[in-house]
Amino acid sequence: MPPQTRRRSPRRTDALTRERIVEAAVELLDATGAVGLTFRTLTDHLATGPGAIYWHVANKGELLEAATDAVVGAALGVDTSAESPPRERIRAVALALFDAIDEHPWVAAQLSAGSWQAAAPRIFESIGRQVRALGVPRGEWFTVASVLVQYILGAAAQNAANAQVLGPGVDRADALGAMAATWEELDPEDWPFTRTVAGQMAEHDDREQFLAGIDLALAGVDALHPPSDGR
Amino acid sequence: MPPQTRRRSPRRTDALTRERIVEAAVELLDATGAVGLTFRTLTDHLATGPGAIYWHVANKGELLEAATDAVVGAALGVDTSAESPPRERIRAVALALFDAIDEHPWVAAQLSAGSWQAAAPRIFESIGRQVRALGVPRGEWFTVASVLVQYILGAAAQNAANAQVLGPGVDRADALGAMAATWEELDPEDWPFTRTVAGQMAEHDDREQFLAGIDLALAGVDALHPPSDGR
DNA sequence: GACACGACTGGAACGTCGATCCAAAGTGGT
DNA sequence: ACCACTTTGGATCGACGTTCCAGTCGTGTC
Repeated sequence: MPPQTRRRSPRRTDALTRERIVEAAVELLDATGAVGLTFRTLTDHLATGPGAIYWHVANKGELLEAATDAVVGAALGVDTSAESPPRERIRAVALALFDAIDEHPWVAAQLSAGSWQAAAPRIFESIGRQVRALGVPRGEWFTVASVLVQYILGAAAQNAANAQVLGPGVDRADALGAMAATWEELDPEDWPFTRTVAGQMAEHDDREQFLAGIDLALAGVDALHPPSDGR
Repeated sequence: MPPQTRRRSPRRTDALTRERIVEAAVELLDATGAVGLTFRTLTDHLATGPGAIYWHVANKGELLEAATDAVVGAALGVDTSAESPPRERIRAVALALFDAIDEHPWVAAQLSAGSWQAAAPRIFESIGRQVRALGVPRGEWFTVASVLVQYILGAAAQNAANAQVLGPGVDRADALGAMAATWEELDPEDWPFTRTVAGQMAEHDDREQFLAGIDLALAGVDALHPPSDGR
């Protein structure tokens, strides 16, 4: 058999870069969710082969990390309202992260897994500065900032998970109503609390409740560390 | 070619049940992490084939859901200290969940993903009863309970993620010290806060900090909803 | 202007995964 | 002794992440 030179499609003229790959990955993740990003769909989308992608990116984990970092960076970047009181800036940063994760639900699972390492310091710094400005005593800076970041990421992750199990086609109010109806039919003996708050769950607004949690935490900070004692 | 009857290993005498499968799945998940549970390792562990497992379980997602439910149920089941003040019982439930997720880190990723649906009502009910006992006004029951559950699961998930990226062989104090050293060398211009609290991070205790977060949230509840106004 | 060399590309192939299929083996009723 | 139903596990499938490598382009050198 002759050495059979392989037929090849013409080489691309526009260079493939790491940024373009990450950008395409974010697009695919947004469009089809975490399971929608495969090297097959990615090579189709970029009209290339796996080898080209592996030249710029070590593996899929690194690609997901870079995609997560891009989204988190963009969300934290809009925080340019330099002259607001620290409470307002904490709320603003928290809401920006919440909205970013709501818009890119795959980020939540990623932050819970590995890429925490890359994005966490940026979030931590952003929140921490405001914690310091709140007048929290030095010894509590790390604890208070950690608690806030944990709540923000935890609440955003669960909100994203809730939205994702519903699927994109389902109306949120309908699904909430159906779940509330299920809760109302629980045995009052075993589920006295859940049954009672079914109605409140059906009517709640996710963003409002998230902000209520931030306010609750900030009220706790005020109560445990009054602005006078550490300034 | 003759019809070739297939050689088969003798059929098992002890019946395979859904519980035994879930139990084996939890063992494998604990021993080798989330990536360690495959239908190959599971069939080897149970000395069977995939068909036998699929007879009792619809798919891998359902298996993970059942495993998560088993762990969460066991953690909530020990909450039998009926006669403590509500604050103490909230702390006890929160710590039980924190420890369970610390011991079974794969539960965190699972709760952030889909099985939230199955385990959440149990957690919600357990926390919610104590929220009611705290004297929170009716209209705030759902919000306060949600915030607490979101913080508990979020903090536990991030703690588990941190422990998992380290790997089982690495000493926690060493890894924390190394990360702290990295943080101390950050540019003070860009990372004033993170750099300053590097030392605090190196010395912090995960469980203590988690409880500090619970106390912060409970202080916030007291401040925003004093026990007098809703009792 | 030829030539070589390194950067970059993409098609083919590999091993493993979740899942399905189905012949065989057990079980219980008549 | 027979049959219908339940349960099992080996073979197999398509899709995934990843690796391999023949090939192509751009650029510097003489």
